[in-house]
Amino acid sequence: MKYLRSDILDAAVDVLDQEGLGVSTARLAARVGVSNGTLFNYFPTRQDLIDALYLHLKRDLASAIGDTDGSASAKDRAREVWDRWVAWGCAAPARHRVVLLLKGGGAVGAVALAEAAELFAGVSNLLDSAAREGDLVDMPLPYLAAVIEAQVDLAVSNGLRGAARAVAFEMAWASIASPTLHTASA
Amino acid sequence: MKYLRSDILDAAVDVLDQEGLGVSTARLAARVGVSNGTLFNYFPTRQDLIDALYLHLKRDLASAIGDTDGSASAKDRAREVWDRWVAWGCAAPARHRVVLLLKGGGAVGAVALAEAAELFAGVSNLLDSAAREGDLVDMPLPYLAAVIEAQVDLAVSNGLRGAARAVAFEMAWASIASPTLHTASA
Amino acid sequence: MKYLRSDILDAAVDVLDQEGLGVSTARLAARVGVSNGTLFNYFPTRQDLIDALYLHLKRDLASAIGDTDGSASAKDRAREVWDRWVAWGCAAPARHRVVLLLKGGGAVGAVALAEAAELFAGVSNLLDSAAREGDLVDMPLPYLAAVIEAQVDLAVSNGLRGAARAVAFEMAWASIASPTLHTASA
Amino acid sequence: MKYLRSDILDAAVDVLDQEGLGVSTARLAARVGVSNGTLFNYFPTRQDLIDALYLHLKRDLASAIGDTDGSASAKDRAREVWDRWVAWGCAAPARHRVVLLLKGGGAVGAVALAEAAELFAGVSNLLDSAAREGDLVDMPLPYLAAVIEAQVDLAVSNGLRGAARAVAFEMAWASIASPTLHTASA
DNA sequence: GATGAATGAGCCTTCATTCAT
DNA sequence: AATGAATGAAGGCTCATTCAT
Repeated sequence: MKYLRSDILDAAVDVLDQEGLGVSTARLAARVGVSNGTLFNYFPTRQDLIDALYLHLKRDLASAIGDTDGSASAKDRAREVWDRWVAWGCAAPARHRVVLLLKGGGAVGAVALAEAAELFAGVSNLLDSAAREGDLVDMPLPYLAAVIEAQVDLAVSNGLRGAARAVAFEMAWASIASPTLHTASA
Repeated sequence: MKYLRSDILDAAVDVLDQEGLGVSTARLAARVGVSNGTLFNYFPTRQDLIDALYLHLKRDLASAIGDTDGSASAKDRAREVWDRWVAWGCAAPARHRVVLLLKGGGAVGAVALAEAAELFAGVSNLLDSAAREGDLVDMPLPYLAAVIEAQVDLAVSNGLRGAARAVAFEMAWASIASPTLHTASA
Repeated sequence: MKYLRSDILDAAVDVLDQEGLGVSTARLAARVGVSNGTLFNYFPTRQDLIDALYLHLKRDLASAIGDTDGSASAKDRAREVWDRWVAWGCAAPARHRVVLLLKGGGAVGAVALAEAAELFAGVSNLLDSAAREGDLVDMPLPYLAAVIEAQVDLAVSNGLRGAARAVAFEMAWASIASPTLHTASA
Repeated sequence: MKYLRSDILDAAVDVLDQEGLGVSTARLAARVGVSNGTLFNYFPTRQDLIDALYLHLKRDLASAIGDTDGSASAKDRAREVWDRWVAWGCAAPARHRVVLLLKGGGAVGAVALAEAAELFAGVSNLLDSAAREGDLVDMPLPYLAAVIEAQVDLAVSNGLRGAARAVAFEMAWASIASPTLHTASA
């Protein structure tokens, strides 16, 4: 039988989600339906597998987000990203949980981490645009990005849909916008 | 030495921060300056140590936060909590990182997790008060709490001080308040 | 190697005989000529190994005893069993000593103990037959069985052969038979 | 408080009986009601404790058996020994079980074993007398002694009393006596 | 003499990784 | 390319023994 790296990675998502970061490669292989030896034909190292899994998921997310209408306002484009991102997470919560698990547990290597970050350059640019349009709080852009991302994660973790998802977006946006209110007290 | 128990916990903070969730008890003992066997005189199990460490840090934080002026407005009291919380984290960033590491990695036992949660009942009540005062977005309180906590974590992780810390609070508050804005678009 | 499992058991007999119940799995593995990890591919637990070893030896003994001529007298059949049993023990004294060591040290699990007991149902039946023929002392059959077994063990431990082995059988039989003598004094 | 070696030994009997040969010295000390350090003030080594315990019990048994009426017949004197021995075991079964446990598990050192054997020289002499009287099977005396001892152990383990205890003695005696029957078949 | 914290060697077990088939 | 037995380093934990108080 011919296994593809992505077959293994897809199966690994569920295993990690259900059994935690500590699963042994042996157990992982068993659940994937492959002999343990085979696993190492595809990923020479456990770390390689972890990194590949992380990138796999991040790439999947990035392509789900795609591009946004460059002519729309920053907020509208942000809303578009928000919806796709949250939709991606809600469609398969395990993927989302595993991404958090891998990053939170410090399991992902620095290289993979950096490579994944690049995939979201477009999203970062979006914040740059908004900043240029002048409606953002006066804080370092990476901080604002982190604030948004934290709320995306929460929206997904809570499986928000419909109106709730929209409100959550407004909450996120309110935290980085509303310059009047903020500068007043800063 | 009679204070060895807390000596171990203190050392564990640094070790876990520097070497990750995977550190061996042996390395930990070495860093404390005791033999590996001695560790187990104080914590019968690695899990016990982890749980104790988590509670140790959470208790420390809870007592650093203390009580708030019950006669002040919800926002003012929230601000007070915010400042103390962020100050606690910034004073010793390793403590904060380790708390996140322990929770994020799923390393803490359910019992310890629950026990720690109780310590922050007062903080939760604060949100209840605010809700009763009518200034909050119409979302489940736990969600709002999570949004705030996520931003506390970010403020600490970024070591925000002075004006930046204040702005970050306004950002957090803006995300859960400003009902007019939010309901308008919901 | 496919027969490694029994290779391990065979080696375990010698090691336990020479080094006692306390041998480490590491020493055992070394004697078999495999790495310590390999041991656990065959026996997930030290206890599993002990139980398997006990059953291995008991099964070996049971098959060495085989069946007896159902048409012979109880005593003749007992004699047959006796000879085969003692012969088995004398042929490889270590096996016999290890069986005693495992049982005497309380090392064998209850399940294995029960499973092994079943193998000797036929031998027990033999005493039933004798009892029905009416030549046994009036004591609980299990007690009589134990008296015989104790003497088998002694015969083996002393490596009795030839005439001595035969005399030892007569001794054993005399202890449970000779009703006249016994009832007289009971 | 002043502990006596024999206080510790007495307590150790129950502990070993209930928890097996594997009890840790710490647990033993706890159950005896002494700090673990104290244990080593009395017995420099675990082995010393085990050996002392074995000797303690054997001495106790030896003194319970005492001397026999030198003018009686060998069998009568054996009967006297038998009764006292079995009575000793039945009076406190734990002592008996522990003796068997210690010897069966190979836990007793050679020196202690030898020293204990000496205590029963009188009992051995009894067999010598019997042999001289000419009533014994023609087998090495130590073998006959072992056959008897095995049956004593069984009688005690089964808690035989009254008539049953007497029958058991006749069984034991029958196994080493009745020369006519035995020599016929030897 | 009693104590109990400290010790560190050693035990059982796990697991990422290798490699002959 | 797939397999799975073998490996051996490493981990968590136990416990007999020591020793300062």
